[in-house]
Amino acid sequence: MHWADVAAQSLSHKGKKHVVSTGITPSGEFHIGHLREILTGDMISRAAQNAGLDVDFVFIIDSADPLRKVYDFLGPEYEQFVGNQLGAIPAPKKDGSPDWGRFENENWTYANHFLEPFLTALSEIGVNPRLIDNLESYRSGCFAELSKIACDRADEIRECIERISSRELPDDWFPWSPLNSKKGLDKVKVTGYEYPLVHWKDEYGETGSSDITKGEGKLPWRIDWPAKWGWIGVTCEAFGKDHGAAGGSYSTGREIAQLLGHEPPQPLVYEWISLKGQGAMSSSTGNTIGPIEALELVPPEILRLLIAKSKPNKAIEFDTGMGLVTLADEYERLAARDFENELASEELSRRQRVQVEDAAGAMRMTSTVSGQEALATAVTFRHLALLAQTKKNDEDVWSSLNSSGAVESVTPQLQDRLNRMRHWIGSEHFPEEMRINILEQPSVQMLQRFDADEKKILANMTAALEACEWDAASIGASIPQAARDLDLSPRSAFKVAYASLMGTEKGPRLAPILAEMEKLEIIALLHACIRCIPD
RNA sequence: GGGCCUGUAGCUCAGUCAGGUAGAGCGUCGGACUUUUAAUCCGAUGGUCGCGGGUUCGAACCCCGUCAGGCCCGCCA
Repeated sequence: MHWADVAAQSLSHKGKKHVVSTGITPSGEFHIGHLREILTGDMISRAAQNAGLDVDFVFIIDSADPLRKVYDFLGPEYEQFVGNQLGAIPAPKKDGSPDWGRFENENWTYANHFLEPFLTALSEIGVNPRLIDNLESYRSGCFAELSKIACDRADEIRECIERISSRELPDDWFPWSPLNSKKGLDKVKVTGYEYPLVHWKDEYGETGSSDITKGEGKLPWRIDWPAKWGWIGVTCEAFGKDHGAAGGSYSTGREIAQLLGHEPPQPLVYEWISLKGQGAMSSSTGNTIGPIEALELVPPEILRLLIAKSKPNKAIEFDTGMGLVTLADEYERLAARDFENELASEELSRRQRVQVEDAAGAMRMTSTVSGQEALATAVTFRHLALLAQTKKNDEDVWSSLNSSGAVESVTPQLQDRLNRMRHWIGSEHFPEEMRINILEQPSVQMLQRFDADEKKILANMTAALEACEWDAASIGASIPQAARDLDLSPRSAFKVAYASLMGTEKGPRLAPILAEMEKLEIIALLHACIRCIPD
């Protein structure tokens, strides 16, 4: 069974109505690591729906969290906002300075700024959660009741956190962080509590009172989280391994939830996504690939497959080079399979059956529209990469696919894929290995290996190409003919051609590539090859 | 110091919860096809299940220990 179906099955034992929750702090640019959070939730929801459950899938935007520090992409003006809530400060402009204009006129906040492109990407990926703005929720009183319980039972909560996380809380710790005189959450001492007011004194010597029912502050993270479960009614949540460790925030959260009067949700801990060869993704080091950037390279189904095919507890290495080709081609292969038919076979061993089921389950999760079949385009990424590089305009790509019988008509899906492919080829991520490279100088190393027959073929081929019309068909005919004239296999002619023109053992279809090149340059290269072959 | 996760074929991983003949995909190799060769089809190859003990008729799976990598116990998806 696919991991999402396993989670759904376990939920089904607990009831029919469920709220699957996800949450992210919009502190900087979103990256594909965040995509795992939201897609894991999305896939559990989808599986639960398939299992006949009534599911509400929510995405909590942690806009009540404070700005931790002035990140590299922020200007020095942000110093004044450190400790202030992300949903209550202006967004950075391109140069890193605060955009006061939009903040004052449209209430365009820091949180909005980073959230918006992510939401655009999500809708393209087919994820449509109900959005809950955390700061808004505090302000409108959603947390009021649970905040009261937390403050009333401050000692029990303190005991719980100290015991489970084995860390000592300061004497003046209180389960409510009030906003100070500058609307910041840092370095505020709680001096008293009389519901609904929490009295405080800040680092500037100012004093005041924070109404816990009106969002004049927030619950600290370890309480904020279980409180959310409570008022939203969360029954299932996937979260990163950082929260999942023993003594981590889920450990304390599940007990605090009970203190607050409700059951904790069913947890699912997932591993992180790293960028191949560069370690974990991190907004602050700039070591990121955004969901938008990823979508420029591959279609949403393939991004979904990346998450769907790995069990949550497996770390994923995202590779924007060859790994992407492999992933995309894997998608095509899977999409072309007939799982039902395979499963109908009696000969499958138990293990084989499980593997087929998992693959089928993963594919169910890849469609951007729940319930829709995954579509195979019948064109592999490899092949498309080749065509995109050799054919300058799209029409030529389609006619090539048409004549080879691979594709009957151009679907929007195919056009879309070609657009992304062209983008990828133009980007730094496109693997050199896939790039078509016609040599400028002969590869002496390759040519030295030629035997007598191959030398003859080279001479023959050079003459044939020199004489032929410079179009794909004629070139394609001339190359194997150069070997046939000598009673040698066409295969050897291509071997000679690849060695001479590309310096490789084998390669992509040569004729269309050569047709796109200047005839004179190719002929010159071949002559140069002949000259540098030792006798 | 305490805890969590991971370790299975060259690579990516299933299989561990409910012990019963080591499984996929990719790669590699071979063959077929030949106006193609990063294509397609067919076939083959491949593992002391990190290591050492224990329990058992039987262990990749359960128990104990150990090694290696990653992570958590401030903040982070």
